[in-house]
Amino acid sequence: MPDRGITPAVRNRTRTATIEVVKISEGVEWAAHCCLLLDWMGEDGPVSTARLAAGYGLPPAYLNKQLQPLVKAGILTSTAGKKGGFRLARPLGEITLMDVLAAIEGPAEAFQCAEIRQNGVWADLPASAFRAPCAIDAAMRGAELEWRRALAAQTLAAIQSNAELQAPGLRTQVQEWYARPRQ
Amino acid sequence: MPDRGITPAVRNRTRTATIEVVKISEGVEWAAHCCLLLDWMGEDGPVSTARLAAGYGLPPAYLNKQLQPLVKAGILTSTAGKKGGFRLARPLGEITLMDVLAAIEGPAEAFQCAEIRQNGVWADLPASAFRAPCAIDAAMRGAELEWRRALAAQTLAAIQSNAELQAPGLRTQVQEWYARPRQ
DNA sequence: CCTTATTTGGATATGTAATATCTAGATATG
DNA sequence: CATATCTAGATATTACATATCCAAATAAGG
Ligand code: SF4
Ligand code: SF4
Repeated sequence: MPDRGITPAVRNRTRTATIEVVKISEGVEWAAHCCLLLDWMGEDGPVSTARLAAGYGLPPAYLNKQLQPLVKAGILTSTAGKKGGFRLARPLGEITLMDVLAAIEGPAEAFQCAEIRQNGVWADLPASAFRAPCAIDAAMRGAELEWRRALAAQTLAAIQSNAELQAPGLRTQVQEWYARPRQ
Repeated sequence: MPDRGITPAVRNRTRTATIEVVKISEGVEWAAHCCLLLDWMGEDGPVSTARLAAGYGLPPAYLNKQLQPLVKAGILTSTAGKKGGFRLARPLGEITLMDVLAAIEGPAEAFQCAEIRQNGVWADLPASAFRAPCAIDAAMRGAELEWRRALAAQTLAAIQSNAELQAPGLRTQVQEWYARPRQ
């Protein structure tokens, strides 16, 4: 490409930044639901992965993998051994959606600046030019902050009461389903 | 797993929902930067993919792929043929970060409810129970709305003026870099 | 003490989407 | 006509979410 002055430097660009993205995985949804179930079922002892998975038709092995970060984050407690399982570490009113999301997705932000401004044109600029965070990055972070604030304002208790409002008798229905043996 | 009453139904769960996630890809960052460049360089005709890519050390072929949705979204205009390239379709003040993100990522939301509540325990519930949107879904959507609102409030013009504040003389520096021929 | 049911951690497999390149066709310049 | 560009599609590559499996530790019950 011998345009007037375009170096095909392109290929040796340094991948300055880390992984670019954060997605909201199914795990977040599973985790939130499991917390609600645990609140309903947790009164008589811990609930095993198998029971939780059956309640939503989820793959047990993978669900177990998703629950473990919740334990690490202090949202659940686990007990090993026969009759073991998971419990809520604190009441639903003290668990926010942000807690769940942060536990599973990690603290990374959705927008990760790759600092592409340090390549090409800007490569010649002195390092001082990059002390200040990029304007795009700042705007993205600001927006994401709003999102996190909103998630942090939502406790699972509020969500549960919403759900029970919409479908009265849900709680007993769930408890009966679990009590009823199935082959 | 013959627990007291756990069917390993698990495997035939219906993958009710679509793809789960939306990530913020590099394309968004590239696109935003390119719009800024186009504003600085676009006065004397359209700018080709090659020039834009060189400016940030990006892979030209892929950058071109990313620019095309911007054209479709009406953020850029393109002209084919020799001396062709891309232009801003409207001033930076009328392009928000949300516009760019929506053009590249599509309109999908980051959190997509997989309706796992319709499996397992809930499978027996009447369809009427699912008319109302799930409480978790609603909370997630609300938070995401905040995020979109914040992004929609940020025009590229504001970002550009921020950048110029932080690094005065950026504009002329860029224009000189592009004027200077490189082998 | 032995068996069973569980969590934990690691290894590994699978599938899908982002990233990247390539080619052929259309369009414009001169 | 030769060149430079955009467009569209096919394809390759890579990263990551999803999913399964296994070995080890832990506890309960006979
Ligand atoms: S725009 Fe901001 S985020 Fe994107 S590369 Fe430049 S500095 Fe990083
Ligand atoms: S919690 Fe809400 S979002 Fe998640 S599956 Fe149930 S309904 Fe869908």
